[in-house]
Amino acid sequence: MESDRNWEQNALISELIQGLEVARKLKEDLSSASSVDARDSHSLLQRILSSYDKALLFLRWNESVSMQQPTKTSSPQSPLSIDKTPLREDAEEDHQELKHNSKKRKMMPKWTEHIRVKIENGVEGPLEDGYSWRKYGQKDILSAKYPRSYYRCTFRKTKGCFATKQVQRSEEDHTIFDITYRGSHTCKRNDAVLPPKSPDYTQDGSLTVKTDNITAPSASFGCMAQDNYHDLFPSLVLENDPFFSTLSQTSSLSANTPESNYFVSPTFLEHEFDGVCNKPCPDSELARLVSADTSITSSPIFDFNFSLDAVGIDYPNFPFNI
DNA sequence: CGGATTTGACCAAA
DNA sequence: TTTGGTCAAATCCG
Repeated sequence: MESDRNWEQNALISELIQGLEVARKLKEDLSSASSVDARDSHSLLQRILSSYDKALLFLRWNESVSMQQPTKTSSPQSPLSIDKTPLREDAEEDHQELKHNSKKRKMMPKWTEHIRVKIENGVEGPLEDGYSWRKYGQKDILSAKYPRSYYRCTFRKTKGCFATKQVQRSEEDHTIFDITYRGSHTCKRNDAVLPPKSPDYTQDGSLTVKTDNITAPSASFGCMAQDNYHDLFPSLVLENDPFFSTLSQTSSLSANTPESNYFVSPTFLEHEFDGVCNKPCPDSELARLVSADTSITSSPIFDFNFSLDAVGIDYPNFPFNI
């Protein structure tokens, strides 16, 4: 599970890099002769803050792991560890991982986005995050008015990608969906081929998924369809490094999708590393860290579109050597 | 016919 | 025991 470990480090570095890149962009904007939109500047600042908050979270997570895990031979506690919840379906394929660690799922990283879906003609627009998901369950939640839908990566079986997400309509605002992502995609980005699923939302708040109707992605936590991202958002691609390309793709989404029939309002993002922050990183501390993110403006910026998954992908030319 | 969704059942954590 | 998460058979759909 060396790759899991690398994921944390890469995620940390990638967040710092993203912060750096955005800071540079902000600097360029500020130093340019042209007038700078105050909203743009604010958005860039928020992205910088977000990146560093995430980086801090990773650092704190690593601290907690090192305290809980003195020996490397004990259970791998990476936030990206493969779900070891007993799975009948995958019992054969996951022979190396299914060692009945019931707490494994709690180690999966979890973060929440609030996606606002614009309603047109009484029908809610598609909610597409650029990844390929397969619905595997729906559940009525006791305290919630609308059912919660469960999705997993389409490539779970073929590529062993264990990323999942939960989608639930907000009670306060029907146009907002709480999407909780859990785990990271281990499949290669170009494994996901668009057109991916475009969930539509039925009147009762449950979800159905169609395979047509390609639209701009709203978020990037999942199996990214890289080619389409290039097609839709070709700007800001840095060099040929896939790592930086990923960063630039995600950071350019909002600027290139003003006409999108829906928009994303990342009203907040929660980072939750279940079970690993109990002692060294209490919830209150987490809340404090996240608070910067929660102040994200109404600006439809893809602030959180940087894919944590991206760093889980092998980057043979990764410029940093930890 | 193969892949995706639906949905009741099952399981485990709280 | 309750409840959320997942399984898997049935069903749908292109």
